[in-house]
Parts: sequence; structure tokens; C-alpha cells
Amino acid sequence: MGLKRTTINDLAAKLKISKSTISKALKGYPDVSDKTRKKVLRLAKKLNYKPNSIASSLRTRQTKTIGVIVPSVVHDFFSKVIDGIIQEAENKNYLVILLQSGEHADLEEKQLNLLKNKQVDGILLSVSNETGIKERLNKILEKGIPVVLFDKIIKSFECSKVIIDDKLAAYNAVSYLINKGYKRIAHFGGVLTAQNSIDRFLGYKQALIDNNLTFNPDLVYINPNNDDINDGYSNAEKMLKEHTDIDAVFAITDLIALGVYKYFNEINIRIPKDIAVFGFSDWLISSVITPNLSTVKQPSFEMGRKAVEILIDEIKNINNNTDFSFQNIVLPTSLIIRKST
Amino acid sequence: MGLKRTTINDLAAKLKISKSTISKALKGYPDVSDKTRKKVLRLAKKLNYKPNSIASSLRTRQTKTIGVIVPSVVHDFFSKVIDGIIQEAENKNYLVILLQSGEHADLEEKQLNLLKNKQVDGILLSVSNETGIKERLNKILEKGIPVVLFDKIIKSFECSKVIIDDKLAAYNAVSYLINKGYKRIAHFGGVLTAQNSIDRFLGYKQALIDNNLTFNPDLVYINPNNDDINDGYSNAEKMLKEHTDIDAVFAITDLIALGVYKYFNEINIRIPKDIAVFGFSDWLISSVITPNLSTVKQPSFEMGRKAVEILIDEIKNINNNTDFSFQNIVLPTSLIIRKST
DNA sequence: TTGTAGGCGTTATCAC
DNA sequence: GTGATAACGCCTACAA
Repeated sequence: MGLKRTTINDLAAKLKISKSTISKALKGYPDVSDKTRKKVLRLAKKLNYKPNSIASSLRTRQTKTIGVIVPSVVHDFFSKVIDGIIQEAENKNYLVILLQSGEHADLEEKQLNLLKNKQVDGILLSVSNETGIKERLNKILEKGIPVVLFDKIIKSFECSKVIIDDKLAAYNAVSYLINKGYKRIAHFGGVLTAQNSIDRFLGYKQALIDNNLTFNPDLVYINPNNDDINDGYSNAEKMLKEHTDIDAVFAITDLIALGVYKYFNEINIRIPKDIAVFGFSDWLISSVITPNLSTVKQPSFEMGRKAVEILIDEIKNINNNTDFSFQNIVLPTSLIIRKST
Repeated sequence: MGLKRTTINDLAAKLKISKSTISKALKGYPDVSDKTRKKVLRLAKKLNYKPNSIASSLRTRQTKTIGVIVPSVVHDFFSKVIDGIIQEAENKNYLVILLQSGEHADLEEKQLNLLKNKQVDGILLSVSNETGIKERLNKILEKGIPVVLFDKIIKSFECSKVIIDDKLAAYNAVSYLINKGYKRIAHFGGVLTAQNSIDRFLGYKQALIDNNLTFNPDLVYINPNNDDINDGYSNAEKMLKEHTDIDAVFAITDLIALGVYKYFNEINIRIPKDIAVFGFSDWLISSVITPNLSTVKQPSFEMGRKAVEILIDEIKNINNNTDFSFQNIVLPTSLIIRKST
């Protein structure tokens, strides 16, 4: 059976060279003669030697692996972020362990511990909507392992972050609506435990105020799940029961906007003629539906890529005992204006 | 500095108990007295002891980690499969390392080797469209590590597989079109190096033949990238230049169908009145576009879940030296009939 | 330039 | 019920 993989010891035995020399030859250390290096390399190839990275990890305390936790993978935005993460990690010779919190703080905590036990070199996290994460994070992450938060962050947690300016993006979107002449603008927001929900709400509110429109809390509808079309659907129904003069909806995500579309379609409300709709995130779907949806474009792939870049820099700095300070990267967004507004 | 994590040795030193006993106590072995077990557990908790799974892996030759390679993560279908994979793996206390081949056989091969070096306990793979994979797979995977292929498989490679019956699903879809009265049905297929492209094409062809319609190779349009709307778009344009009598299109994926939608919209061809369109995969988008798209529903989450289940069974069997035979699981699909046909 | 020796943290075997 | 010892495969001072 060829079941046993060849190890450094096997090479050493066959070649009658000490295993330290083998190791050095394999890793291209300068203090090995060309002759022996070649001998080693040749046999290594012949016996199909592959380093056992577990053994190496135990010894060097580096796994060349990062852990990633997102609320969900089945998600246009997060899947693109993950794409960026995996690709950049691979460029830098890191592997990615992926976990989904499902927006549950308990699971998130458990997963964080799993990753630590697995000795990942660093963690990328987009936090769940549940509250009280900060204290847990503090406790779990106090010891040495670098963490970079992206997209869904906790402001007060001290670490590097890669985000967009949710407040500004929302502000711009709503300002655009106002400039277009819409005056009774409802907001279909998220639960206000999540920082990005808060910021998008704040941007909405500020845009109204700065444009001398009154902010009316009654026009704010909370969607328990940002990514559930049904939430948008039922809030649209609710809104139209309570108000007859709405002329635009600013939704926290494209999926909520889609729920609005669905209900409006059913009762023959025309978009944007009767009521305009603005989304957030630019899901694939948004450019294809009729009328296609105006939305906020987020740099998803780049967010993942950048988060990895920062994380790996921090890992290196820690290994070299180099001082470094946390970064707070704010990636630019843009409005995509289409037919729904 | 609390930088150093507490180890079994620390516990042993503090408690003046040998580390072997500590280890046993920690893992709930029966041959440890209640008294010492409690002592150990208490101190472990107090010092926040967490096992180092790397050390354990080196010793036990089990990493409790599986590797997964898919063509792409930004993909409605694969993201759902991955969801199923991660969740089932987590249920069984396995972690998932995720990699994307981008349909490149070279990268795929490199990644397979990476995963092996990382000592993953098993691999889940959905192969790329490029050819010649089988020989490479044989070479890479000859030694002991179990592999389960899913969705995009290589028929002749000997291992367990989790798939759908692509040919039957396509056959059913096209038969449905024929029964509805459509007679000049074009196929927008994929490159014929991929088994599922081949099978969907074969299903299309067989349905025509069984219903006494002539199969015309000119009505088959190949899309280099199954998931590129633009391919569907340009083939739609090409098709209408070459044929004026087409009354239905059976597309290999919903995204190709969307490309068809896009072109038809631009030149005011009405779906399904002028030409019907049938998709494959039931992307989220398909239920929302106008007219919403008839398509084939695949059990994506379940496919991932089942693949993990089989893989972990095989891992266990190998560890126990139990014989087992490869499974070939064919998951059921169904037609979702909507407004586009 | 090469080799020796020890250890990373855990687990398994065997003796006490 | 407990402990001594070795081993998993690799890396790295340090010595020769």
C-alpha cells in the first residue's frame, strides 16, 4: 500500500543525510551545497514527497489559514466578498475556512472559538445583527489573534475594519430622490441593532432634514430580515394601508425592494410613476427586473480583497514584532440610477 | 502577556498530575477517577484551556476538515450547495476549506494538492469544464483520501457522486414545451466537455426525437460560459439572424435565459407569445423577472448536505478499515412552470 | 556545509 | 486509576 506518505525522515534514511539538511535543502536554505540539494530534490520528486503542513504548523505556529465568518453565503453581496477573500488569500498562499453565523450571536461565538482552536492565523468577521457581541468578541479575541471586521462591524471594537460609508450612501440615495421631486419618502430599514441598518437610517433621516422635509418616524418600516423579499412585501402592504401619499420608498437592500415590487405589481401600483423605489447593494437581479432598480453599488469583491490584505499584513507584523495601528478603510460607493426612480 | 495559550502541560504542572491523565480526563475517558476529572476540568476552565487541534491532528492524522472546490462562489446554485455543505459539515464537527477553480483545470489540480498537503480528511469537488481532468484526478487522488464529486462530475472516475439526472430533467423540460405546442425549439447549451452540458443536450435531443420532431443541429447554440448573460444575449441575436421560425428556447441555465430575455426585450419580441423561454436551475432572479421564468428546480442545498454525509461516512469507514462501496446518488428535480412558456 | 538534539501539544501504549 | 515514554513530521539553534 502506498498509503503512507513519504516524509523528511524517509528521504533522510534513503539518502543517508540528516533530516535537518533535508529540510534545509527542501526549503532552499543557502547553507546547503548544490550537490546535496540536487540529490534531495531529485529523490523528493521521485518519491512524490509533499510536506505535511500540519507538522509544519505545529512547529512554526503558523497555519497559513484564515477563518471567515459571514451571516450567510447564499447572498449576492457576501458571495462576492467571499470571492475577493478567497482569491486574495490564495494569492498570498493562505487557505480559507468558511463559516456562516446565520445572524446568531451564539453560533458566531462558538465558531470564533472553533477557529481559534484550529489555530487560524487571523479571522475575518462580518458580525451578526444580534446584540452584545462586543463583550464576547473582547473575551474571545483578547489573545493575540488579529481580526478584521468588514461590512457589518461594531464601531467600538478595536481592530481594523473595511466598510463603506453607509450613512453617506443612504444620504446620497435619498437626496437623489428628493432632487427628483419626491417628497413623501418612506424608509424600509433593518433592525437597529446592526450598524449598517442604523447608518442607512441615519443617512435617510439626515437627507430629509437637510432638504427641509420633515422626518416622520411613521414612515420608517423595520424589516426583521434584510434579505427576505417577504418582509418587503408585507411592509409594502402595511404602508399602503397606513399612508396614501407615499411617493417613494428607500429600501435597505435590493431584496426588500423586490418585495415592494412584488406587492406593488399585485395591486397595480406603477413604479416609478405612482411610487418610486430605491434599493441598496446592486444584486444581479436588480439590473434585470422591470423596471430595473436604482440602487447603491458596493465594492464587494474589493472589500473582501482588502480585508485579506490588511489581515495578512497584521499577521506579518505580529510575527515580526513590528508595531502597527488599526486601519479603518472606507471604500467608495456609487449610485446606479435606473428606471425605478 | 497572556499571549501563550495554556496547554495540557500547564495543567499537568499546576495540578501535579501527569499529562496523560489530564488528556484522558479532558476527553472523558472512563479510566479516570471522578475526583481528578473534576479537578482537571475546573482548572481547565479557570485557565481557559482550549485544545490545540493542530497538535491533535498531527498525532491522530485527522484534521476534521474537508476541502471543497467549486468553479465559482458567486453563483446562485453553488452558493446554495456550499450552504448545505457548511451546515452539514458543522453538524458533524467538520470545518470546510473553500476554493474556487474558476473552471481552470490547472488551478484545480494545484488546489487539490494544496488540500492534500493540508491533510484534509476528504475532498468535495465539482469539476471544471476543461478536459483531461480524469487522468490528473487519478494521479492526485490515488492515495487514500476520499473524494466525492457533485453536480459537475466525471462519469468514469471511480468515486461516490451526488448529482441530478440532467438528461432526464432536460428531457422533461423540452417535452413540456412540445406538449404545449412548441415545435421549433432551439437549445442554448454549454460547452460539450462538461458532463452536465452533454446530458442536458442529450435530453433535449431525445425529447425531440421521441416526439417526432426533427433534431436540427443548427438550432443548438453553444455558450462558452454557462453563467454569462452576455453569451445568451449574443446567441439570441445570432439565432434570430439565422432563423425566423423559432418558437421556443431551452437554455442550459437561467442566466443564459436571462441573456435571451435581454435581447428579446430590446427588439420587442414577446415572451412567451412570440418565443417561449425555458431555463435551468431556478435562480432567485427567475421568479421575479417579467415574465417570470419556467425552469428546472435542482435540490442544491440537499446536494451539498448529502455529499458531506457520504464523504464523512467514507472517512469513518476508512478509519475503521471497514469496506464500503461508492455511492451514486441521483437527486430528484422538478419543473417549475411559470409565465415564460 | 552538515549533523545533533530538542521541542511544538497531543495521544496511545504499556507498565505500575 | 495513574504515569512514563514515545511518537506524529517538521523546524531550528547550536555544535561539529
